[in-house]
Amino acid sequence: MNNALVKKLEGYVPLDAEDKRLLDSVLQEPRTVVPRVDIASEGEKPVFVHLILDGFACRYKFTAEGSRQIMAYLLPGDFCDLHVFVLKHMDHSIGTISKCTVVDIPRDQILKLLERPRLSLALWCCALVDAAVLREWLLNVGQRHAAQRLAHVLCELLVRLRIVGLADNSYELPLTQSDLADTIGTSNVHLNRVLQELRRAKLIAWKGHHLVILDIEQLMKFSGFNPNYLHVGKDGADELAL
Amino acid sequence: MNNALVKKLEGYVPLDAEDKRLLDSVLQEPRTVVPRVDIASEGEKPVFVHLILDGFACRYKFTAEGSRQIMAYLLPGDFCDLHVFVLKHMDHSIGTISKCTVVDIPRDQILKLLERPRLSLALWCCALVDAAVLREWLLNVGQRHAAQRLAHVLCELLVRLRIVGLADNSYELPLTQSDLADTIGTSNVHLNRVLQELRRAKLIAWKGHHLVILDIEQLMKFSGFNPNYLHVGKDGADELAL
DNA sequence: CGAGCCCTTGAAACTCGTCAATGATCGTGG
DNA sequence: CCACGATCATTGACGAGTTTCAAGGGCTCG
Repeated sequence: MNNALVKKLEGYVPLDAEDKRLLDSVLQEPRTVVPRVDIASEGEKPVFVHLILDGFACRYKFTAEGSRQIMAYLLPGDFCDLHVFVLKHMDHSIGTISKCTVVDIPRDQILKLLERPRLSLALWCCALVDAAVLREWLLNVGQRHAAQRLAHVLCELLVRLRIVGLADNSYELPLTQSDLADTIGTSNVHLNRVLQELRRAKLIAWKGHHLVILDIEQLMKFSGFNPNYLHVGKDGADELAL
Repeated sequence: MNNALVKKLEGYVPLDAEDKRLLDSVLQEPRTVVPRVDIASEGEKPVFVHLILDGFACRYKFTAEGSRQIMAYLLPGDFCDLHVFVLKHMDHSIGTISKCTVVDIPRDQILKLLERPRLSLALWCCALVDAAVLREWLLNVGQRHAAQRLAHVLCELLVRLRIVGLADNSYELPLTQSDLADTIGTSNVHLNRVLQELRRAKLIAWKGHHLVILDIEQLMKFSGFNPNYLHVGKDGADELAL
């Protein structure tokens, strides 16, 4: 299971045996979390860094008026809140979407990992790639039309799920249309309409929770998707400088 | 000058004399950059991490169709691209808005700073706060109306400029309306209209490049602004766990 | 003084949100 | 196993928010 994380980190920085032993020691007690439940909530004092081993989670936040913005999807191998282990309060929440397997890593364990130079760099990479994804989402929501935004999100999920071996030309997508609407900043009604637009254009098919990408070429072109911002090459490593 | 950076970092983590000496040694050769010029460009191999000592810069990116999204404003004391020192290619550009004083820090100097535990944590804080700001921008652009979005950005700039002593109830804002439009994801025409809305409501006054916040209470309430996400307390320190 | 950029304004078209109602799907308990 | 309720998806009509196009006015700098 933890191979997902080790594989991801080694995609960034080669690790030695002691690095891996240390990582392993941190992933000892995974637990299962039911769907649609918070793993961490806004305002809390962060005690643990959470790592997703299996399942689909998201990072989100509400406005004062009560509308929700999803700010990241968290897939197997992803840290949920590495970015917040130094901060006093969570400025957003983490919630499961499907059933998840999660590890809670105490803050001081993370500090111990950071003492090892290669692990430290690998964790930097995680944080920096997360930020890169966030920037692309801002561009997406700020500058593209709803149909392009939706297509872009679906492209990103395809690429990221492929990296962890959970997609080929299709994948399980446990999201509701309202989730997607809150991701790209539209109403759920409008999301439904642009979704049908993509279906009519024979770019995707989506039924149950199974999404099929019918024409990835066109879908990428239509949405302006360019995977560079994910900083992962074909073999999962060659886009990093280290 | 470099006091701005030291002060900011010490707001996160107390530094010892050797830490400060090391920081100082890194800020030796500032240079001046004229307005409206790129400091770093998308696609480039990043060689330096850039630090703003004085002036106003921004992080931005274009879509394939040619529309621009501004993804961050960079103020004195801010690292422009700390987040990218481990990546092979810039996935966005950094450009000046006003005349800027900048220091170029070689990548291996940054690695040297990271070897010192306290400096390493301080730099983590910088990166993580940047990401927190980015998340708030995504919420802003995704969920709020144009007038609220604009008001929110103006609130954030007020708070951040106050921290570095460049604002009281007003500040110099060298942006054009098109810059602001590309920040909140509207057309410049519409930005102009919502700007006048804020003026009519007596929330702000903006003439030349001088912005006056007439009613900060109302402006914050109107935009849903809550400074928590900046992770800075009244004394600039008490919101961090270290 | 002129050129260029920036700001401002109006009108028309379009994207998208809201409201409301109907239909489909799924999990659960009877 | 079916019925039920709840959640989710879909559709239509209308209105609000926003974009685009186009033109005019103001400011600044050489």
